Amino acid sequence: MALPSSTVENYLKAIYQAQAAQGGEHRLVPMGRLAGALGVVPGTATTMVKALAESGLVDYEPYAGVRLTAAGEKLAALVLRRHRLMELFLVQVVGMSWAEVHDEAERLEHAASDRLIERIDAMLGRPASDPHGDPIPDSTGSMVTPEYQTLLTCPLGRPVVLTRVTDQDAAFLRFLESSGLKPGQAIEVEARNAAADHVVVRGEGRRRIMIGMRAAAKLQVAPAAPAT
Amino acid sequence: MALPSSTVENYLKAIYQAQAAQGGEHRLVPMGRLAGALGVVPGTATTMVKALAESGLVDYEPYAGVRLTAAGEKLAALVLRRHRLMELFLVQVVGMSWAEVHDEAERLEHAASDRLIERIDAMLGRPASDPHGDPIPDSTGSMVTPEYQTLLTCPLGRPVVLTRVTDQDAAFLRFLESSGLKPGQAIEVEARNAAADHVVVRGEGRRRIMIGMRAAAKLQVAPAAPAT
DNA sequence: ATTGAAATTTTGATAACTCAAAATGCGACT
DNA sequence: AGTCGCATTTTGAGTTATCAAAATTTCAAT
Repeated sequence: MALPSSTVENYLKAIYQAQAAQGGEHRLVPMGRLAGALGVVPGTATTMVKALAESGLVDYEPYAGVRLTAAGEKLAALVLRRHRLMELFLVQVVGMSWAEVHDEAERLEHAASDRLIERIDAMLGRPASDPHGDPIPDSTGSMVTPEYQTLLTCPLGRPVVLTRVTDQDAAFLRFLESSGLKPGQAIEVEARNAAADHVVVRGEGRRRIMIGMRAAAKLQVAPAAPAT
Repeated sequence: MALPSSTVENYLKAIYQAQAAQGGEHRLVPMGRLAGALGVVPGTATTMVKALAESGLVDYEPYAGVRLTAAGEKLAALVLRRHRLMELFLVQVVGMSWAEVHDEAERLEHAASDRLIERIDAMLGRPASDPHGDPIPDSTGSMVTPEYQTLLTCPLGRPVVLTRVTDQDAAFLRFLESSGLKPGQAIEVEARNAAADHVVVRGEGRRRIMIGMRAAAKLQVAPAAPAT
């Protein structure tokens, strides 16, 4: 239990993210969803989750689902920290592309020592978020998760800044990159058309970009910071 | 067999290094030695080696030992490549100390993709050797291993350059670092005293350092390059 | 040759993780 | 309330890698 295996780390991370995706911090994650996220059959997830419950990392309610305990949540946050710092490091220092770092970090997060992670954190200036805009937990596992609006909910015709992209799919990220839609970019939602299922965005250099509503929901924005 | 597990990689690497340590490229590595290097009991090594032989990565002669096949040797060299590039990267880019990178690289070498390794290689300018002076195989797995003299065999009173340290022990490396004995350092062997079991070295700034003969054998040197 | 010590191999178990498929429980809908 | 369908759990088995300890082989020394 001192050193959780990378399998355990992956289960905790998946539960954490499923809980976050469900909104409710205390809502149970159903086994099917967890198994799907991890790419295993449901029976496997059941078995592992029972073992995690034994270790006190999760609460398990048969036929209902799982939820992280405080201990499990801390561990999960530290895995997320390693993952996100690693991603940012790969982009900023190694010069890898935004789209390809996810899988790489997925493996490195289990191999990097606390010492290395600390070095990276210091080197990057204790960053608050990774290249996707996901917040980076500190070394105690605590993290502030700002609430943003999405391209679907933000005001029209008002300058905003793209802050977070909640999808790690490489093809999607490559599309965003080629459209100049990366976190930090100043943009503006020009129009929404529910019937056509699209959103029209003014991007870099007032370039017009059309995005489906499902994709638009994955782009989070904050009101543009007032000019200095 | 497409993707060797990290256990397989470690066995291949250990066999490679044991073969190298024995000098003879075609000499068999006894099971006991291999098991010792990997920190497993001999029976475990026997079992694994038989599996490796099945995969065509090693030649196994019962009661005699193992030896890498051409395929195994290539794979081992690529593991070594990942390890050594990672070490150099951690020292030069991340700023970790010479003494602490070995264990870190030991884990990262199994997680880093070819893509990442290639990026690192390019970033470092296709280096020929790692921080310990160990040669780095190229991406095809081939490597030139220069033959050096050691502090025990090089001429006395002649300026030489420390080129390679054939020991990864952190405490030893920390001692060398504190003595200014890192690869690249210009030094000179002042005297050897077999009775006292020591070698006297002139180091940085003509500072005098005494080293036991066992340790001295691990420090390799080349004749000092003539001044430009 | 024989024997004895040391290395090696074999045997039987175990732990962690997984799947396939059978069994079971749960809730929704008539 | 009954039952149907789906999610979940259980069961049985397989894989990979490991150990402890018994059995075997080898080789050198008598």
